[in-house]
Amino acid sequence: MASKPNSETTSLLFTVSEERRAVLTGNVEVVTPNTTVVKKKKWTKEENEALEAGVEKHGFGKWSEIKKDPSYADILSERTNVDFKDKFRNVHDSEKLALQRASRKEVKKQKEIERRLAFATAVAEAAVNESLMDRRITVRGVVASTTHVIKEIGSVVLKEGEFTIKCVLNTADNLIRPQDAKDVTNFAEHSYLAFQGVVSLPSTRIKGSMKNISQKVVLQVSQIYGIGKTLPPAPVETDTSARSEAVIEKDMEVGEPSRVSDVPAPANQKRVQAFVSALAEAAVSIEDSDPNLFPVEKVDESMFGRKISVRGEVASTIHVHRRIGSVVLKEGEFSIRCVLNTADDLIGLQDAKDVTNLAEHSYLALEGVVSLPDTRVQGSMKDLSQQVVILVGKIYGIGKTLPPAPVETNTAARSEAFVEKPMEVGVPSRVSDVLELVNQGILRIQSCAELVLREFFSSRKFIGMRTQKLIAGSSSGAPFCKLNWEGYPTCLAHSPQFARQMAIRGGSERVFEIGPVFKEDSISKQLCEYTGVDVEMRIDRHYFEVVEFVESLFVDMFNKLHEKCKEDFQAIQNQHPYEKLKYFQFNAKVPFDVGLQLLENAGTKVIHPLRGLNPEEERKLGKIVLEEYETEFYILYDCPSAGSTFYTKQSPDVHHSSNSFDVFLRGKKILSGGEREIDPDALYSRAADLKISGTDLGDWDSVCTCTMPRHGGFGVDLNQVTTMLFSTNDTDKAGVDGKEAAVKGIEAAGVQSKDGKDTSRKARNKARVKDKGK
DNA sequence: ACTCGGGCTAAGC
DNA sequence: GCTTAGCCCGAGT
Repeated sequence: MASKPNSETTSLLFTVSEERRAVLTGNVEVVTPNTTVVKKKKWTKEENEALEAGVEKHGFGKWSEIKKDPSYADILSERTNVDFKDKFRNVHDSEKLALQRASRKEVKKQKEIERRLAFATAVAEAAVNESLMDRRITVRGVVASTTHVIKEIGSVVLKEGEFTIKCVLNTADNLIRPQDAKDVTNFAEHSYLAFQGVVSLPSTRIKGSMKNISQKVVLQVSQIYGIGKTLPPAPVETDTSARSEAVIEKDMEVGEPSRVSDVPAPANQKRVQAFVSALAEAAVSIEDSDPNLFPVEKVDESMFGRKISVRGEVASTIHVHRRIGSVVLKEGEFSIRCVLNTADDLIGLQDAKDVTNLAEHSYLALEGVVSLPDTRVQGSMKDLSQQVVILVGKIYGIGKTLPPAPVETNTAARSEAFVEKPMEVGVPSRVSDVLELVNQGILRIQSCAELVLREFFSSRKFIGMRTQKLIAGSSSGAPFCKLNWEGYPTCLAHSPQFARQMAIRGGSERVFEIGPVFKEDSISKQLCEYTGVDVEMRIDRHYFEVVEFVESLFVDMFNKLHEKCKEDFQAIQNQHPYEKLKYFQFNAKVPFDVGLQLLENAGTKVIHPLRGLNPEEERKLGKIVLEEYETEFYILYDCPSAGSTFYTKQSPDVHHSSNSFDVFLRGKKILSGGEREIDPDALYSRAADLKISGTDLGDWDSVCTCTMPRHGGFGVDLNQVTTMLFSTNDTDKAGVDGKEAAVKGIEAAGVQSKDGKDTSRKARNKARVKDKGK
């Protein structure tokens, strides 16, 4: 176990108390008190009356006299005089006690807020608390609200993440010019600004809500900076492509919008949306002819006494013993216990015995009466549906019962410790695989992840879209590789960022895609396919918007997955023990140079600090952060220029830095993203610096010839992320089957370019190795 | 011996 | 899940 840091550890990164950390990481240690359990006895009416009479007779506070008084001694013998006093207090001072409780609660809440504040404020530029009193600092954030300049004073509340600070525009004391102050308070909400000023105490002169949690201090503003610029006017009239078919007398082309002028048309956006909602509504409800057939999931107490049928596979049986036995039927993740009661002649003895002798995984339908569980039925009552059981009357087999399994399913269920073989994470294909709870769990978690992401995107006004990956023709903007399909030249595209960028250009503020992505496997150097989540989004003021979005996206996904797929995680845990992911709910963002500092403090000299961290250093940093802060999820931002792609916008604020970020999970980089360069001059000059030319520029030529709004994005391998939630080491196993299939498919198609040269990555790598040899 | 103020938690809602 | 009330504790009167 990692050594616990001292409470109230102060560092570059966070200030967080032991208690708070425990809450954040869900790592609360349960201390079992070494005392016997005290049973509480309610005061009876007699006892109460005796106490009241005693107080009447002997006076308030004379508890021991009351205790001794023979007229009450019998009734009150179970209670001590301290009990008398407590009871009396409870009866007569209940209002006062309630008030006390309320105020204590308030204090607790306040303390919690203070802890949160302390925790958050130490992070980079968000650090604004009393310890900074009278210091000149700069903060930045989104304008949450403004009070206009009245009587020479006004204010702007800046919001960064969930934290806010009131920034005072004091024109009376000449801290800021009246016109500037007025201009600022006229800024639209959501503008991104930076203020420089002196931290001070709030003054009563500032009206408005003081409820913000950072209101213990305000910033007396003396400098104002705007961040980011607004979108230039569109180069193409968008009305033309928005015209209806009737007007243009031409069939509407249904395909991916690719021309800039295509994209803004509402028709295109509608189509994309329709596609996504069709995907979401693809769940089909299955009707069955038997009106009494119910999904196991739906059987509950409300159906008590009703005769119904359920069906499912046999999960476990209890043999008929003392004329009673049971079968647990499992349908999906739900199960119900079906009681075989031969004692009361509900079912024949022989039938009951036969059923309990069926192989597990046999598929059955059972008809019976919904009833409450009886203590006569032994065995675990922990199954989900154990509020009710079914008293079986009739038994139907469905299909053939399963022949004896060719592989013991228990083998597949065994943990690594037993089978001495690493867990394979992929699509279960053998029967024994799919029957396995762990594999079903993985499927469900991955499916749930996709759903949760779609919901999250949707709630943040993202448009889901699909881009083409397999494209006819000899060239696409950024081909991953070229292949030959039945003699026709074809391209397999990388994750086509271009299409998403064009959607952005068209006015979709934010787009995402969840779908197959092709890339070169870093280890085998072969083509692999994975489930990618790709995002491009408008940046209004600062690329930090993307960083914050990524953070909230992941935290939301982690939370929801752990909540919705509890059973699946447990099933995996049971067989492949892993440590639950530790992650913060917010503020897991670390500037790159702070990361360097942490490494250096721990005695690791980063080899090429200007090129970023190598995998070894990344792992070390992950370890440090985990040990010191107990989070395995964090984001490094303001990453070095040299490590970023040529199309990443370079940081205007930080020397040698780019507006990019890396997301780490369990010490491994799982995602890179950043703001895209939209200034053609900057792009070409940087490409030239990096010796990137011609086709390697891909679609960036096109991106740069139309005026793009500021935007940024990222892409991530979803399988990898979900897999890492329940694995601790190698995650490259995720999607193994997909990779194999893709590689085989490409080989079958014959990887050839127009001039007959093998242009596959594999071949190019071979060539590269050869060149090196020379 | 008792009060005051408050913490902990079983029990009840 | 949240509140109440029974039980307990330490410091002070």
